[in-house]
Amino acid sequence: MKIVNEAGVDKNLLKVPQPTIERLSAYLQCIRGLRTDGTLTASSTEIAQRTGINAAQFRKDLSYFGEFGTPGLGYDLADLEAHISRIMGLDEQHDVILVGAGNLGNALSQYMGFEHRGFRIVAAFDVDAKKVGQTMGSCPIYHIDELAKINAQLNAQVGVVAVPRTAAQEAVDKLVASGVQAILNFAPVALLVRPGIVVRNVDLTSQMEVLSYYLQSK
Amino acid sequence: MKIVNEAGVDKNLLKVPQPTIERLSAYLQCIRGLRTDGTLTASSTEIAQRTGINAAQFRKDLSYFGEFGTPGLGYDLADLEAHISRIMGLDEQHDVILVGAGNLGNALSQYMGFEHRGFRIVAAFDVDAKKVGQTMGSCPIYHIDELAKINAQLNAQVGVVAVPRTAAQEAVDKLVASGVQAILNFAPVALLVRPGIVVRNVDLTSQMEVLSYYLQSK
DNA sequence: AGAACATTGTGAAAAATTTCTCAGCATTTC
DNA sequence: GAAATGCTGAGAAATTTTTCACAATGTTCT
Repeated sequence: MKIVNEAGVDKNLLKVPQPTIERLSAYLQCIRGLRTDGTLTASSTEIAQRTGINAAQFRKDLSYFGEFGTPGLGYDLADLEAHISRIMGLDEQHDVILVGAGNLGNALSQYMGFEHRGFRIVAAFDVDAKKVGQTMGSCPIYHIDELAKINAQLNAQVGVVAVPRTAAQEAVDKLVASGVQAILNFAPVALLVRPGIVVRNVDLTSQMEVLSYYLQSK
Repeated sequence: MKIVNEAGVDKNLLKVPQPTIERLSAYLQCIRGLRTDGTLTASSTEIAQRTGINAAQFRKDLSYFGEFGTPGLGYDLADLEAHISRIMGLDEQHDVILVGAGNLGNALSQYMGFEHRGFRIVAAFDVDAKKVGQTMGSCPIYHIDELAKINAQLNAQVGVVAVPRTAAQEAVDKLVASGVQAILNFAPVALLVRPGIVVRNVDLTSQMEVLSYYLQSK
């Protein structure tokens, strides 16, 4: 029988705070590191120290999804990694489309080169006729106008936008039109997408500006 | 006379929420866009719509720093841009040290190439003897062991870490030792720094994992 | 087997952040 | 010049997120 709270709502459907999701990824990183060092178990306090996050926060974050620890002992790291991976959908392979085969696109394709933890770039797109037909890392570069046609075959759900600011919205529109559901955007613009499409911005300029603020306020 | 609140605290020293600082950067981006289009003034509602942020939030964010609008009219964009830039310390030039002259480092130096909005990469460092002595964009590549010596001259306060995970902590330690106060970290690790040093993480893996979660939870 | 111990999971309290609301004030209109 | 309008700034309310505190529980030691 399913566990329900007083309101009769399935506990697993309780809204999970966005910050929790982001921390989950940090925990994962920490757990992987510990396991690489040969550690088998850890307490919430140990993980908290290493991630700089409060131990109660860690336990609360996990509590949105179930019970994964053993009182008196802590958490089995192999087990916990598997669970968090599952929660985050990392047990499935994600095919990624990259738009923009410039410097940044190239660095990204290198970085995520060969199936980096469940993500694999399956195709790159650009407007530059000189790049079309070539390959970047192991994946072919197509003209952006072919995006719809090619993703009808590939069915990738994730897109990465690494084009200049002025081309970003158009790139996103084409990605969404081709069926992409989630987008990582490196261009420094606020993108407009229809509800249901997930966008995350990785804006270098913005990051530097925030650094600048804290630098100054000392 | 200075404005003080009930507690007798200088109003300008009231703690500003971190999310506010991050949004300030988004407003700036929006304002720049509007000004490029020739727009002279805008209301909080207009800026809110374009950034996807609540209008009251926008006004509240600004209120931590002063009064910049005109009732009935809105905000003078040139004026507002100048004020926010000032608040974020963008009226001063920041010299940046880049550690890691690989793919990513290269893309970054290209991106921030020629004094990108107040930031200028003044030197790059790497361990690879083949790279040392060459230049990346317009800046020289030195061996990482020379960091302390060279930054004693340059006095850069901002560092960018674009090295593999395993080398990141060491790179950070050297940056901090050389006097760097703020660090933008691209390596997927939690870095340890002494209090007072500002670190921001731009973790591609983490971003992708968060996307994956939202992709799955639909 | 029982006592001592370590650590989880969670309800409740506290803190932080966002959103609402509206008085007050420039600007424009009549 | 008075009235209407549009929009700001900020106190108050609502919401979200974090932190606290402790009962419950598995483990280890004697």
